[in-house]
Amino acid sequence: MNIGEASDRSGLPSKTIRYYEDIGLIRPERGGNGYRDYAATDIHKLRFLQRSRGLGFSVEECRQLLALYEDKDRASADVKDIAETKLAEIDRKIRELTELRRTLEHLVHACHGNDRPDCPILEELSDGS
Amino acid sequence: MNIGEASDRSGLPSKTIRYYEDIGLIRPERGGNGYRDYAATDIHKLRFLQRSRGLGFSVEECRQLLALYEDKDRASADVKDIAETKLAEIDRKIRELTELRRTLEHLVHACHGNDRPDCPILEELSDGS
DNA sequence: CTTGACCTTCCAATCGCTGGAAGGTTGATA
DNA sequence: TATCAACCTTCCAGCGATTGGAAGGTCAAG
Repeated sequence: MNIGEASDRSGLPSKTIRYYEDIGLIRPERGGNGYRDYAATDIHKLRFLQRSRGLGFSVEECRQLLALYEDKDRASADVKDIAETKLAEIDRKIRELTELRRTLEHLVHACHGNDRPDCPILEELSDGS
Repeated sequence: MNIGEASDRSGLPSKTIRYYEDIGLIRPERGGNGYRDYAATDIHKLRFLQRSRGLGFSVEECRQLLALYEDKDRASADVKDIAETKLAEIDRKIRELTELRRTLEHLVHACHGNDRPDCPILEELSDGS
């Protein structure tokens, strides 16, 4: 499977897929013409990368998460440790985002959104009340 | 007021404050010694930037908000639009994050966490759970 | 056999800072 | 008065994670 189809199936731009190869996240086969040739497992990995990157994990974190797929010799306890650490990070991110959401929604709610110049959003941004 | 104090009062690093000047967000006076000299209104703007960046607005969005903030004739609807777009983005992120959390927690639960290499996390992830 | 849609590599730019070098200014102390 | 640390200045470089574009090779259809 060429990079274009891998892109379609994973939801990642070709550019990004090549970049992930540059930094050693995935290593597709090469055909006789030099084209990259993606297997089904590569697509799985790309999709996982797409999702976890979209959720704010750094590429280095994704590399660890990807190790969950790839490292068959790891003790399951080690895998569990990594997964639990990631889980705690996800929880923290959800909490932070939820807090952010609450603040913003409060601001949006307080604002009439009309033609008049007085705006509670700007007022709060400026004085931090 | 020198940049150090401006930094203390705004909560932004000096480096960042200089950067904001580079990209035209603020234009402090200069003293005879070449030092930047921040007025009270500058501090106000810096704090405004600090808060809105902290709420996840991009620098360009902050530029817009700041312009609206300075424009006495603005309509509050303009500000509300920006904030609502941001709110939708945050909602999307929270949804996605919650989904990944669910997946990862399921995997962590299924894993025995012992010394053996067989791990339900690896198995399930390779199926494209 | 030509077109156009693919694919390749490589180098440069983006965003929002952050670090560091090299040097000037200020204010307190020996 | 000299010195010293703690400021300040500019400039240049780099980060992470892409993204854009140039210059060129390959492939399938008409």
